Amino acid sequence: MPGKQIMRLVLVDDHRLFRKGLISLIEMVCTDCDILFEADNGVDLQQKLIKGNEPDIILMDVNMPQMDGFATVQWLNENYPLIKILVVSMIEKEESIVRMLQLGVKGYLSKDVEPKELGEALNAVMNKGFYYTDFITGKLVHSLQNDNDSNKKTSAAIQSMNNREKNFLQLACSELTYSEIAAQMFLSPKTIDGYRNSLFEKLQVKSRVGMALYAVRHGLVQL
Amino acid sequence: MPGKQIMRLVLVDDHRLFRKGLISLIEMVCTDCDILFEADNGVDLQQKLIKGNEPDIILMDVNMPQMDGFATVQWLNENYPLIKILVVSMIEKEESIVRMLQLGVKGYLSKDVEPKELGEALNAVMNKGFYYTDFITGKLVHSLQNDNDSNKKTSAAIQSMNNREKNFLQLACSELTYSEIAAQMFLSPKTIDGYRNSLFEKLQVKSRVGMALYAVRHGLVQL
DNA sequence: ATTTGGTACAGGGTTTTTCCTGTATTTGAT
DNA sequence: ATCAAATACAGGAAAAACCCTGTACCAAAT
Repeated sequence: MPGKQIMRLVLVDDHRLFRKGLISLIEMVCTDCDILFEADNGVDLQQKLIKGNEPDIILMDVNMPQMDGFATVQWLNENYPLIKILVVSMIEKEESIVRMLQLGVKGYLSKDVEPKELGEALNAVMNKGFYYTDFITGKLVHSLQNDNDSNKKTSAAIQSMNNREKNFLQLACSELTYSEIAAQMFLSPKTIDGYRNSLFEKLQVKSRVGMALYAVRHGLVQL
Repeated sequence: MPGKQIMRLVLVDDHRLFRKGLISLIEMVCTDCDILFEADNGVDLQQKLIKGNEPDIILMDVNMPQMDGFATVQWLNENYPLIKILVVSMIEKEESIVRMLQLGVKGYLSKDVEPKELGEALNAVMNKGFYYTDFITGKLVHSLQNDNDSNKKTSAAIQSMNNREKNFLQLACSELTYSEIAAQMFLSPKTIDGYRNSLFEKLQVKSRVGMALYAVRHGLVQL
């Protein structure tokens, strides 16, 4: 009757030790939770999910091999829109948080919260449908006021690069001089000058170091 | 009287949830373990360690704010050389593993091992004094055959940097000019010239871009 | 007392980067 | 056919980065 119904959970995280630890914590903190299964990543989850036996909540990591948290949440939205997703990640980058919230996750916990808060979050998601801490709403508000563009600019910038510019960017993340890069690309140094100027403009940087760091930060070059 | 003596443990990891989970796993897998306390990072550990009441084993993460695993292990070697250290990290880079082994840690576990292995590792470290998996020895052997110098050079280079140089390196990973960096460090631009030259030599790079990339690759600056 | 090593700094020169303006060619759209 | 854009390129110059040599100071070692 009034009693809480049983909460059916699934965990998706590539670190076994963390997953097992989390399970053990959940069992301590949440008496009426049933853990259906665990998955290593999104692909693993896809295979283990069974129609008709869905969990209420999925606890999801962000960084995972094969299929990461973003891709997995998107897939869940399309295929299992009723499952509530609670992100548990050590990534606290505003960009990740905002992106996840845009995808409609019901909560976002940092891996360094108290176990108690985990229980509260689970209950809140189950009963209220969401659990957003001040930290998260803070990030969200900040992102709305402040950047509004920063995020958009980033993806716009990356998309606006053409292939030659991307190629140049890779080569610029090295100890080659622009003349040497020009030689490698069979172009005049003056053309390289043009690429640099256009990238400085697009990426909003002021120096080659800034450009290289931008590329690294946004995964445009492999380290 | 033959019975195992009680194993006294300390955990150092900045993720509370992971730490708590780990504790709960340890309690399941290891019946005669006593967890003395937990610490968020090296600095926290320094404050909580008490002479005369040292743990047998410290479970240590690598990536931590304020004072990371490497610095903490070094400090422990100097101040508590008898404490055995078991690294539990999700970093599987050969460089990190080798560096930690050079520092004399007694074992290195990936965060995605089975909880059972954690128990075995604890017992091995306690009784045999070490626990090295095939994965770890594999990495070690590979590093010995393969690079032989590259790794040594890297750690030698990183250790040979003094604080001012490290500080300068951080600032060089930005769009500041050397003059601006000099101003921020209250030094003459000519002194900065000297730092640059000495770092170019130590890190074996030829340009500021190369230096910045080196710093990023080796985690000397946070992105 | 002298040498050695580390640190801060200067003069002065070369190379590379950065920036501005301007031209020729091509291509797709109107 | 013409206009606009994107692309490859140049001249020229200022700023920054790079490099070498040399001095001055201090502290620790001999």
